[in-house]
Amino acid sequence: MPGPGKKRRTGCPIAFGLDTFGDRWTLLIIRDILLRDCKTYGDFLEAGEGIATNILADRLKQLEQFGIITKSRDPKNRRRYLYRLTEKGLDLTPVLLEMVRWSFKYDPDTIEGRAFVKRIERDRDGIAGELRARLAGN
Amino acid sequence: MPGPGKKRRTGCPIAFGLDTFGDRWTLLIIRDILLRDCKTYGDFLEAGEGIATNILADRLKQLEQFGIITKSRDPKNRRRYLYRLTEKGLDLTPVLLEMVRWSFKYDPDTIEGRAFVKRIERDRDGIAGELRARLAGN
DNA sequence: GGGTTAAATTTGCATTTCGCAAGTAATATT
DNA sequence: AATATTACTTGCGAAATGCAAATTTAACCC
Repeated sequence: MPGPGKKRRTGCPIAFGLDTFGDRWTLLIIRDILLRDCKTYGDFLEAGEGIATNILADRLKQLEQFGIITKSRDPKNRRRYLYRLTEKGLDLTPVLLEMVRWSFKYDPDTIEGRAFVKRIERDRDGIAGELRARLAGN
Repeated sequence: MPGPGKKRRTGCPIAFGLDTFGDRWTLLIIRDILLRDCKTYGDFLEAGEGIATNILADRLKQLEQFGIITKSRDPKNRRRYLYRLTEKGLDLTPVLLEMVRWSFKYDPDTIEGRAFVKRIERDRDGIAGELRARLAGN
């Protein structure tokens, strides 16, 4: 029951966003799905930067409740679940991309290609479309 | 000792962003400066959605250390300080604007004009420029 | 220049959340 | 039936948060 559950309800769109994903882990999970093809609980545990299992479970539940991801059994291996982004989750792509752009500019250690960053500036919608298309096939 | 001080250092730009402003309050402070003309400690206490004084003090210190805001005495009233965004802080504008756009779409209670949201989509750079210009005169 | 007020923190403490290690449940594999 | 995978849950100490009250620092007033 922790994390982004505190309702602020001021009507401010920034506050609403923070109520939804304003903690240290939620956006990383979304990043993992969007940019790293993570789909399962185990994927998140490995791909993330060391999220605790209880926190992960909690955030996945929360994201599902918020309608940002869906959870379904993997038909190919029924002991695992597949987590996928909904439309609402995919629509967070621009937020993520702007964060990439900012960090590229200010973090000397950021591991991100200049080419990709330049493309964000030129072709936001194209990138978003490609990501969407790539994830649609799951 | 709290807040966004946990270094993750994976080189991931999203993680870097979250290390900087990935908590429940930091972006609200930036919002207050950028969109609500807040400049002083007292302004933040009132304009925010009820941030505790110790948390506010801590976040301001942190933001200053990160080079996102500056702190200087108010020449007109030397017992107060003025907090202003640096270039690095102003460059977070696109992140904030995308959050506004997303919340406008998904939060029925969001108090934000459709016109402004439409303009974000058409004229990101224009808005960013205006905000920059408005704050420059301080 | 001493006393009062304003503004910005700091401190103390109860509550909540986090993070780690270990344990459990459900399905699949052999 | 026994073992292994995968996805969690639980318990507990440590850290962050939130609240109220106290403290600092620098005007302002006489």
